[in-house]
Order: sequence, then C-alpha cells, then structure tokens
Amino acid sequence: MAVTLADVAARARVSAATVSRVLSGNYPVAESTRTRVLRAVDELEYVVNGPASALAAATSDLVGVLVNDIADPFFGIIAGAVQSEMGAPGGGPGRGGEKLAVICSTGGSPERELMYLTLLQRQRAAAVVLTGGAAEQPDHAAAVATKVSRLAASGTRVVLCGRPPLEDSVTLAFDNRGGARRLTEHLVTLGHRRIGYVAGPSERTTTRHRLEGHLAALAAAGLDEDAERLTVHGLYDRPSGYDATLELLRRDGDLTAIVAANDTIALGVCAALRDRGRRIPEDVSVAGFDDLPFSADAVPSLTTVRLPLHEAGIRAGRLALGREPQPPGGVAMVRGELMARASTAPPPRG
Amino acid sequence: MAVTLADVAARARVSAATVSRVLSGNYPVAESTRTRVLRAVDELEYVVNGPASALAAATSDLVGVLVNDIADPFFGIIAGAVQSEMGAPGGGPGRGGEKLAVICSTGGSPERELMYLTLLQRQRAAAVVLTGGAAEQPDHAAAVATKVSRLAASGTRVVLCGRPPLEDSVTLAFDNRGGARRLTEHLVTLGHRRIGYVAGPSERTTTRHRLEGHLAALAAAGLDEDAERLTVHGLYDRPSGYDATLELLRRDGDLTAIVAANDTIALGVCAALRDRGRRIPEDVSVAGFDDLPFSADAVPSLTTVRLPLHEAGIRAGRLALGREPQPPGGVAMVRGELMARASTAPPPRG
DNA sequence: TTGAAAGCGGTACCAT
DNA sequence: ATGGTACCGCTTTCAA
Repeated sequence: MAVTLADVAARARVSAATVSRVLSGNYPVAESTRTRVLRAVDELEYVVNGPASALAAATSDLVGVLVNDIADPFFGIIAGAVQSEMGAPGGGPGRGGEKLAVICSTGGSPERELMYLTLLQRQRAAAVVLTGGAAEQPDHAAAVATKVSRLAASGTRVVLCGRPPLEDSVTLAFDNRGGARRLTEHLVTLGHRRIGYVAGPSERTTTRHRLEGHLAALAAAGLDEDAERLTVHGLYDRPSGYDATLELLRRDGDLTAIVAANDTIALGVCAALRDRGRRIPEDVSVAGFDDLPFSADAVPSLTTVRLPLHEAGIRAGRLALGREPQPPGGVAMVRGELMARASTAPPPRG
Repeated sequence: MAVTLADVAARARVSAATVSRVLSGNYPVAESTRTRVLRAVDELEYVVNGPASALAAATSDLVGVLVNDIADPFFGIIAGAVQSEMGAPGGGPGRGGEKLAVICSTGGSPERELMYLTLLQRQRAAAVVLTGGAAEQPDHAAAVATKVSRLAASGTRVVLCGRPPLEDSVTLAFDNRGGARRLTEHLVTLGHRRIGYVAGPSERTTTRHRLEGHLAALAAAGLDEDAERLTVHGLYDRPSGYDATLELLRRDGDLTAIVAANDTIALGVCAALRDRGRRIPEDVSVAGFDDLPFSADAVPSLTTVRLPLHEAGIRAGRLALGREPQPPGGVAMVRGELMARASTAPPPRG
C-alpha cells in the first residue's frame, strides 16, 4: 500500500540495509549512493514507518509529558517548552532525532496518571516527563514509583518536574516552600497582620509545601495563632479561589491580605473581593505564585513569586533527551523570584 | 528483555494467537481460557508492545492534535476536550480502545505544521485533528492539502477544527464571520460610532473572517469610512493587543469602543487602556471573542462572543474516533453565543 | 562500503 | 474455540 523501504531500495538500486543506514545517518555510506538514495526517497515521497522502526530498534521517538490540566497555562507553558526542545526543524524523512511530545492531561487523577504511564510504556516512549505536584496517598505514590522504575528499566528516561524525587529518575524541583515563605514574609514586613491563605487540594505535595512556607513565615512573626482559621483549601482553579475568598471574608472580614497558592486561584480571589466591594490593593492585597502571562493583568498583586516555567520546561526537555548532564544528586532546585511591586502596597489596617 | 506475548501464552498454556484475541477482545474466547490468560497477564505484568501491534495491525492508537500554541488556553481547552474523549478509563493491558492524544504546538508556523503532519504520518496515527486558523499563503495551503490527502489515503482520519474545509476530511467550522458581525452590530446598536478593531495576523483565515464580520456590521451602519484607519493587526497575544491599542489611541483618542479579535488580545487592550488612564467600561468598552476562563475577570466587556470550545473539542474527538457520523456535506458549523452584559454598557460619547 | 538474512512482537488468516 | 504460521517494515549483526 504505502511506500516502503524496499521500494526506495529498489529505485535507488541498493539494498534495504543501505537505505536504512542513509536515513539514520549513523553509519558511513558512500556519498554517491547517499544522494541516489535520498533522491529516491524524495521522488517516492517516502515516509518512514514509525512503528516498524520502533519495533526493530526497540525504542520509539515518542516523549510523554504528563500534566494536571492542559487547559491551565501553567502546564501549557511547561509542556510547550518541553516540546520546543524536542523539535529540531527540517522534518525530512531522515530521523534527524526529532522527537514527538505526547502531552497527557491527567486532570489530577492518580488513576489516569498511572493509565498514561502504562500507555507510554506500551509505546516504548523514549522518555517521560512528569509535571505537577504528586498525590500523597501512600498506595498511589508507591504505584507511581513502581511504574517509574519499570519505565526506567525498559530504557525510558524519566524526568520529574515540580514533584518529589523518586528512584531511577532525575528531578527538577521547584522551591515551593522557600518561595511561599518569602512571599508571606514580605507581607509581614509591610505590616500585614491578618493574612488569609487560599491553598490547593490538601493531598498534593505542592499544596503542602507552599502552605508550610506560608506557615513558617507566620510562625516566625508570631502570627500563627489564627493561621489555621485563615487557611481554606480548594482546587487549583478560579472557582475555588472565589469560594474560598468568600469563606475567608466570612471568617474574618478585616483581612488586609490574601495569599493565593497560585495565580489561577488568585484570579478567583480578586473576583470575589471585587464582588464583595473590596478594592485591590487599597483594601486588600492579593499575592500570587507562578508565572502566568495574564497574572499581571488579573492579579494586581502586592507581591508575587515568579517561577521560571519556560526555562524549567526547556531544562526538563533537555534532561529527557539526555542533552543535559544529570544534576548532582539527581535533583536540581528551581527557585522562584520574589517580585514586589511596592507602588501597589496597600495601607495595612491591622 | 521485556515480557512478551509469547511469555504470557506459555504461562497460560495457550497459543499466542489466543492471548492476542483475549487482549483485543474482538473475538470469541472461552471464558475459562480468558481468565487464565488474564491472570497470566497480571502475574507477568505484561504490557502490550505498541509499535509491534501497530506494525502488524497497520494502525496505531495515536491521535495527533495540532494547535497553534499549547500555552494559549484557547487551544488548551480544545486539546483537553479532544483528549478527554480519547481516554476510556481502566488502563489494563487490553487495548480497550484507549487512544493516546499527541498534542503538537506549531507556534503558528506553516513549516512546523507540515513537519508535525509528517511526523504523525510516520507514526501511522489513527487520526489527526487540525485546529486554529489556516495560513493563507497559497503554496503552504496546497502543501497542507496534499499532506491531508496523503494521510487520509493511508487510513488516517482527518478532522479540521476552526479552519476552512479541505478534501478527504471532516470540518468543524467556527462561525467567525457571523459572530464578529453580531458583536459589532451590538455595539452599534448601543450607540457606539467610533469603534477600533484589533485584528490578528492578516495571513490567517480566522483573522480575515472575523474582520470581515466586523466590517460588514460597520458598513451596514454606514460607519465604514474610518474602518481601515481604526483597524490594527498584530498577533493573537497580549503584547500585540497592548501595542495595537496604543496605536489606536494615537489614531483616534476619542474611541468609545474597541473590539479585540480574541480574548488574549483583549487582555492587552485592557492593560493599555488602563495605562492610558481610560476606565473600562465607563470610558471605553472592550469586546472580546472566544471563551477563556479568565476573560470574565480580565475583560469587563460590554459584550462577548462565547465560542463553545469544550464542546467543539469533544465533537472533534468523536469525529476523529469515528464515534460520530460525518456531518452533512462534511462541514458542521459551530456558532458562538453573543453574551451582552447590559449593566456594563458605557455611555457612548460620539 | 554494501548486501543477505535473522529477528523485533504482534495480528489475522487458515486450519483443525 | 483454539493453534499454526505467514507476514508487517525496519534494524542490525555477519559476511563479502
């Protein structure tokens, strides 16, 4: 049906083996034959059969990227960066090393995470990048750890991005604890005393780490008495931020600042504050986390921790492709930058 | 190295053929053997070899999804919806029909679009979903059309989503012209006379269609004299919206409304207006397009055309999987809903 | 430098 | 209902 290697070989009057060598380019071939083969490839519009190639070579050029939610720009930026690292231009038939990124949206579900890992194992993926905080249920964590080991054992490189280190893999860890701590410390320095916190789902590592940083800052300032009461958990989405804010205002109408566990939540926080007649930042300061392109518009924050998502994605991609040496200890820490916009600092009322 | 079908067959004391039948589930097998095989699969932690399977069956369970920019929520929503349509839960070893969505970010580049199509052809993808407006350069359009035909010829189903119909494929077309027309008509009805328009890149079909709708509405109201002067082109991103707005204000400082070709642009429009001291919507109304989750926060629009992106993605997925019958004529029109928020209507000054 | 041929791991047709 | 067995298209020794 479709054009095969044999067809090309016949037209170029060489053996299939030679064509294969020309295309993979990792074997010496006479220049004259080489051009002859390439011409045949061109004339026949030959396109390599990926599955056959993967079967014979025991590895495919697929790279899996697991994200919580593909519609969330946070993951979109990382995934896009990973993918951009894969694509060497010039998509001729030759396997110029171009990899294909398979982006899988787990919706935060541990089951789907495992399902996708299995699917990628089935595809004999060259590498897998796992992004986003991990679920903390012990059994699922163990299942994931096992899967990761299986993948690694079958030659799939595994890169963890923004989640706790695991055996048989490299990790790019975000400094969530430190970033969150500096964020709240900054608010405290400005004089805020009643600070609300809108956290993510409690069973995620990212959620816990950011919350720990926040609490550490409060404790250091002796403000941890009300901490628990002024913390509300939700999902990492806008509606949760909205609802959580209403709840916070119910618990303490005199808050002067609200820290959102991420920018998407901060969006909802702002909307709720506006709907309750609070001006931002004159009445209440809002602080965010992450590095979303629209956050500057939507979150007129007093202060923000900007995570270098794009760079992190690029590095994750390089690690996945083995283009970058393993970090010492297998873990590289990625720090967020504290962005304080003093001009929008609100007058603390506390 | 890895566990193979033969291993499972041996352990279950059946032939490889039987194991294959049990796993694909599309052939009668005695219940007793069936359970025996499944147990062996379980005990051996067998995972099908995708490439081998794809080679033998001459089709893979990969579905390609091409988007302009994975970090743009517009495409994220569509891609996520397509993917959710692929994943039947229960990721056991059996090929329960679960497909793997390969999301490819072209960055709007025609070359990369072609490259990814080739890559997907190489993978023998089961289907390909092309989203986003097409480039209008004749040669590229022809190249894409050819590629699509090649793909279709080799058994890959092709679905076009939000782009002009093509041979050998089904199309889900957004009613950009109609939506944009109704948007501007609404502004005109409210009394606006000086309406600016921030368009996307001029070589995209989406851009042209939306602009045509806008111009048609202006022409119908006899307002098309200044239309060209009050139209600025840019990219579909925030910075372009910002810059374009500054340019518009330079050309006519008395605009009472600005229509943005999409919500991302609208974000930039709002930012620029604020930076220039204009209040929204009291001084200037901003209108958007699309259906981004944060647009309600970021774009306090007078009016918006809400495209049902999620539903469109779902339908695209169904069409790609052949779960939905082809629409009559191969083209299904998806209309956007006009969302007018009367309460935020500004007083037209014109 | 090039060719011949043995797999790689399933699938599906043909028997039984 | 099950087994035997040619392929599927490419990669990679091993020879020449």
